[in-house]
Amino acid sequence: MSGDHSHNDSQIDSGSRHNDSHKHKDKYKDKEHKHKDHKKDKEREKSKYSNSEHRDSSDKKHRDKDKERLKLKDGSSDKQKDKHKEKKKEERSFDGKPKKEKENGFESAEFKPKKIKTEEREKKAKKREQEEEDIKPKKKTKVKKGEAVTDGKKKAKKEPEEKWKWWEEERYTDGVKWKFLEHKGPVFAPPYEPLPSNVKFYYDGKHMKLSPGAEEVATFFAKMLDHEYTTKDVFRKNFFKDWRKEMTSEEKSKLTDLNKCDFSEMSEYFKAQSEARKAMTKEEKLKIKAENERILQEYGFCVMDNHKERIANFRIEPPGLFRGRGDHPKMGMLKRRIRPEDIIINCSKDSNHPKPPPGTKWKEVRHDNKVTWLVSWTENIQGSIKYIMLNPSSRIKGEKDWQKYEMARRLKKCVDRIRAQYREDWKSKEMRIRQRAVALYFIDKLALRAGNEKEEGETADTVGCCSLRVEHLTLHQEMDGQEYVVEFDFLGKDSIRYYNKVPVEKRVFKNLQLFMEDKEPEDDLFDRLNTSILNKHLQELMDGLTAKVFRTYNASITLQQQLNELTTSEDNVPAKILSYNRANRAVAVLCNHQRAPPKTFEKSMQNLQTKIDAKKEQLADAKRELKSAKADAKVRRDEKSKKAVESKKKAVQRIEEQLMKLEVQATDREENKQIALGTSKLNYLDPRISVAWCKKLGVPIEKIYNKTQREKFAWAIDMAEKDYEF
DNA sequence: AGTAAGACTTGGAACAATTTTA
DNA sequence: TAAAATTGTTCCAAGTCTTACT
Repeated sequence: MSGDHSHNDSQIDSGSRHNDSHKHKDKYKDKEHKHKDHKKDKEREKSKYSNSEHRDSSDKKHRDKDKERLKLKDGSSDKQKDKHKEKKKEERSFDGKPKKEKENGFESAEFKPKKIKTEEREKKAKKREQEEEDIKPKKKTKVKKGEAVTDGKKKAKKEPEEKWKWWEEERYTDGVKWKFLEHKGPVFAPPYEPLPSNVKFYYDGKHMKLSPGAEEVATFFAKMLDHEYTTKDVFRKNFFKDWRKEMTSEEKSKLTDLNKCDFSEMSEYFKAQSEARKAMTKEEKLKIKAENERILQEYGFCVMDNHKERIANFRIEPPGLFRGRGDHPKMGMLKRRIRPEDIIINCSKDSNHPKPPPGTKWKEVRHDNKVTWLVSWTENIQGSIKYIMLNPSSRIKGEKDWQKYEMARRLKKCVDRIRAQYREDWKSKEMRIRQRAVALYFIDKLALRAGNEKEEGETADTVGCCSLRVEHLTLHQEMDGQEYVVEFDFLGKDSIRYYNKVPVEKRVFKNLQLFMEDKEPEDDLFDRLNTSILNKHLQELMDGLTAKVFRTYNASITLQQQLNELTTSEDNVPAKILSYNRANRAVAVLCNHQRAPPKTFEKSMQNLQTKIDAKKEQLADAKRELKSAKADAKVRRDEKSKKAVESKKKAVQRIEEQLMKLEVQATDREENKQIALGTSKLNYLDPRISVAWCKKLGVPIEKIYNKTQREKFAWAIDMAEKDYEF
């Protein structure tokens, strides 16, 4: 501590530090789980009411509603105004009325949708809706082959030819998420089909016929037999406990030891089934595909306000055994079957309400337009709520996503100030402020997650920044020629290991020593801090700021910097893409997005190398040929041999290019072995950076984003120009 | 202030579809 | 043209953060 001049560390008010450091342990509570009832596997018929019919009536209605929506932006009747002050400011800058964006000067041009006349817009929408009823899109010919097959039915609604540009429209400014919502409810998991009688279960070597309820749960286990986790103690214990609950009393008294259960015939049966599925004829496969398409058309879309939108997960999760990730205390527990009676439907009052399957009832139908979900139910493992929501391509998700990046860009404008502030706070005489400042430094520098407290025993033991424990870091005064190195080693989200050795500022180092003084390994590092305190502080530094904004900001700014550094316009397209992937990778490394190396990794690298070698040889051949052609041309001096030289030259060039491409591919793949790019691409990188980069360097957007991604980022693709700057 | 519920984003793996290779 | 490799999609768990409550 000698080097810390400004304050004497011992003066720090550390209060009852030691006492609360076990707070995360103190509140163990066993959550009551709702009782389960999986025995009622009822046959269900899908209710089939005419699509076009209910649309007609509703269309008019929600067109009117949309007008209301537009009016809302003036928002004078907002009763929640005071409470949501901050939000309102944010959203106002959003909706093209930037005038009162006084305070931080954070208003951003990109956030303002271009204004278009409302009547005009309505007309357009109307036209589109009509078209969509009866004609196929003509221009969009690039359509997927798969769908053409299913065109038989007249009902199938076609995509509007012109995609709706929601980003050019006004947004809701209060908590309202929609004015009109209509959908058909969820698709339930298919009912349990009992095993054929020749597939037997044995207990202690003896055949035993199980009751349907017990049999179903047994099949869940049988299907997982190849997985390592069925050998884990916790898994087996949890499974057996829950399985017994499904048994008849007779079964319960007989089946007392899981080790004596023989599921192998079941397991074989399911393997055979999946083989059979693979071996199906083309026709059979097509039939299944068509049926899936039909279900998608019927249940996969909803009407929200004026528009038909894709639903993300319209199927209810089927029953099965909970696996969880990492060392989860609940692994193996039975995830119960969800029935209509468990389901809460959310839709607008004046819509056609979804009908429960015949003979059943919904738990509840509500009309809450302050939320975005269509369907919810309570899951029995953690007692948490699951939702059916819209696809990322939908307006409601897209707006939120856009907003997220705008928030990150606002942080960009004041991050220097905030950094200066927390560095200053490292010297504070208050312990809680120092802790807050060091934690924030980690969140900023290392892109750590906030780290909410978790209930012990309910989940795997993982941590984020605020929940770090003393045992998760080791301090090295000096290491590998660097001073003040902190070695992190902990399990983060999804039990992914975070391991990193980071040189830090001396003052941070000293602070960490102080925080760790007199603590046990399992004590909290930041005993005077939690996410709610931290976020409250961030809120004061910038309107709307929370811990996760730093991840978004640092990810996006890193991508932009890396792209600037790595790419030249002279490069060819494959080289540019390699650079893009490298920039993307830098972000993934920052965010610690790891994956298990693909099982086929080694082999696929080998294959590539073989290809490269072959290509090299081919190149050598081509060069030889070129040489001899040249010699030949020198002697003969006629047109024909000159031409031959030219074509050989071309060949060499072509092969060189191919070789280059292969080598680039190999590099890319090798570097990507343990890195997962998907998450950062989808959730952290402002898509407008990528779009602008593509436009600037003449890289087709398809090389960077696949179809789904282009749908999700349609707003960015449409609005970002080549000079966009994050 | 602390806690629980609720809503929504983020995450890697499993699975399915498509493309490439032998 | 099957099967291997690769890419795209779905699945559903696990986070973050806000809100309601006491």
